[in-house]
Amino acid sequence: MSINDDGESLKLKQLSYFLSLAEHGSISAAANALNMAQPSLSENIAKLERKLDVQLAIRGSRGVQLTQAGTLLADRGQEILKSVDDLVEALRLLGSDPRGPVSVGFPPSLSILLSVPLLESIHSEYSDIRLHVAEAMSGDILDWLANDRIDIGCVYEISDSSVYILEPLLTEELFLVTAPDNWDDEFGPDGIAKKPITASDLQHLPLVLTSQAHGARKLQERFARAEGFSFNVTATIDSLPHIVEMVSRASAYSLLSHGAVFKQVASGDIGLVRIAEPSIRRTAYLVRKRARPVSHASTIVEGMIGTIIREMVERYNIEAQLAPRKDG
Amino acid sequence: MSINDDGESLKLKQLSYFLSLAEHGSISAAANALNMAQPSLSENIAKLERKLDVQLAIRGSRGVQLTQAGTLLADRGQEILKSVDDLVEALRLLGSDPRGPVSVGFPPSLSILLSVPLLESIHSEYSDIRLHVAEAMSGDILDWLANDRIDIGCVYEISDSSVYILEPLLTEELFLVTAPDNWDDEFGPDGIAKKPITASDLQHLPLVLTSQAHGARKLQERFARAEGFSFNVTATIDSLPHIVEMVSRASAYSLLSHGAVFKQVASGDIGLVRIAEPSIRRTAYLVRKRARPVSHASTIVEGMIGTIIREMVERYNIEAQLAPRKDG
DNA sequence: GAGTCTGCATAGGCATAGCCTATGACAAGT
DNA sequence: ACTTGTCATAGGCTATGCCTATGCAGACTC
Repeated sequence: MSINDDGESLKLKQLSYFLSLAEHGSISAAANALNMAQPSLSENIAKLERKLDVQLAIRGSRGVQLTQAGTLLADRGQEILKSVDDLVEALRLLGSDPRGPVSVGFPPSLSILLSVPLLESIHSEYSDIRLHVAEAMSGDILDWLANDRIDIGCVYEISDSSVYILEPLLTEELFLVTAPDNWDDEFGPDGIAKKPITASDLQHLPLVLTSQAHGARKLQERFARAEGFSFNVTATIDSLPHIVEMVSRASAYSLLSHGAVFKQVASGDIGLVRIAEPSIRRTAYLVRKRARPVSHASTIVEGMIGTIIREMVERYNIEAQLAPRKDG
Repeated sequence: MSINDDGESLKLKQLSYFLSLAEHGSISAAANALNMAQPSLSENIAKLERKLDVQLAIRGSRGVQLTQAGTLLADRGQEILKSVDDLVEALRLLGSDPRGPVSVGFPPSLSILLSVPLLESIHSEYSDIRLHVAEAMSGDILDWLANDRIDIGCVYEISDSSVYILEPLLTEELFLVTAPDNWDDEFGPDGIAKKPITASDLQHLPLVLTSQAHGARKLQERFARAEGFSFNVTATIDSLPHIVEMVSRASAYSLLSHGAVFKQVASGDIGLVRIAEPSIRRTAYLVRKRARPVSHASTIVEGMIGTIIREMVERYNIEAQLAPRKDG
């Protein structure tokens, strides 16, 4: 480090001091306008000159006269200070009221649960946020994240955590879903059959599932393989409502989370049968791309998603373990 | 003063800290790159966020992710820091080597004494200063100053000191100048006649003077009025060389300072006769316009003018009182 | 799932930057 | 010569800014 390494760098404070000096033409007057003592300003200007290694003002007994360097500093410094002010203003605005577009991608089973309440809550509480909700399979959602088509995604499978930032949302259990008439058991007020079944009981039931493209189906197949059998898949439909309709018409059974059919369970159109020893569980993660800047509005939406999930789980007694709440 | 008036303003230091954070993606890495402790940087970033009232980065366990506000700050901040650096660079350059144009205006009697040595000295010692010397009457020099045609002027009469900044240069005495043959007295080695004359002795001598437009002539007339007579002006010429030539041809006398004719005095072509009781004195001032910024080169030239005057006065034993030297 | 690693936050201590009051020097105007 | 306005210097006090040490939480490993 050099011996004469006086001050580290130019300070905006001193710059504004100097602008005041340039405006008032005398150190005393400027100090007065700045509500500070004259010697302090005097010292600051001197320090500035030492730092820049230039004489900025010629001291006289009737005030000071700016040098060429001084006028340059005053002119350019004013621009700089203005652009700093503008920047600060812009930042405060960004931070103050959340606004602007936010796009979220849900897989179908979460979309059923969240989309409408989320849209409604955001619209009523943050009318300046323009929220767009899209529904797709986990894989597509990750693609959308990668291509910056959405800000926030929900997925079930964890992927590369060096590109994405994950936050666990909730862990769901997959139930055998059936039309109540189509099952030889009583259903409690929570819509769940009294007697759970075991994995092996699944193996001969006619099931309607999604295609292999869906993460849910992959999970289900993994489960079956681990248990040493394969499902009796009578139909493959990549549409949750259609699956639900088939189930409620007693045309087949399926494997779904409580959240995916919570309305039908609540209305008694569909019953849940717990699969025990082992159960099929999956965890939903909230995902965002690491490289993508996070808008304030987007943060609000994330928080709202958590809130909505808690509300829905509580209101409908949905079987799921919530992830620990992030405070904010 | 408000309660939550936390920090006074944004600091460039903190801005550069944040840029490093944006670049490195983690507080630890950035602190390392900045050669500072991690907690210090952590604290600084937090302070910045408090000051701006915006979250700039979302802390994770694997570094930080910038928010929208953070990226904005990083982008615009970089521009600002660059423009500050450019400004500092420009200022250092302005201060380092004096260069560029400087215009000086002298009245004839000082121009005779100073112009050539000044031009030569500046050219040899500061080759990057482009010095222009102009010669005119005091009144015109003040006009030139007012119109920014010259940076520095020399005048004899003081004028409005709220517009101009004055610095006394030297006080000269006006002598009766004559061809040595045309005067009944011995002249010493300094070119001055042994016997002084009194003011009243002037009154019948045929004089060649400048017109009333010149400050010198006004001074002379004031002197005569104060002494209760008027000059016998046989010719009016607004050209110092022509006056000198007439005097040296013994066609007339004149009233000039030693400096105006120092060469002719040194060569013995002209002699000086001191006017005593009272003497005629005038002070030359160095003048610059208060509102006009002073270039470094201009400061150098001012200093050089003082140096040259001292040199000339000493070398030629010119009769004049020097103003106190300004150190520099 | 326990242990380790990595990264951020908090706490307390020390040096110094920054501002103040008091005072001195100097030029300009009375 | 005296007063007034200006800038500079000196000494003291407070708050800032950085440091080390330590705590805490998520993420990777076996």
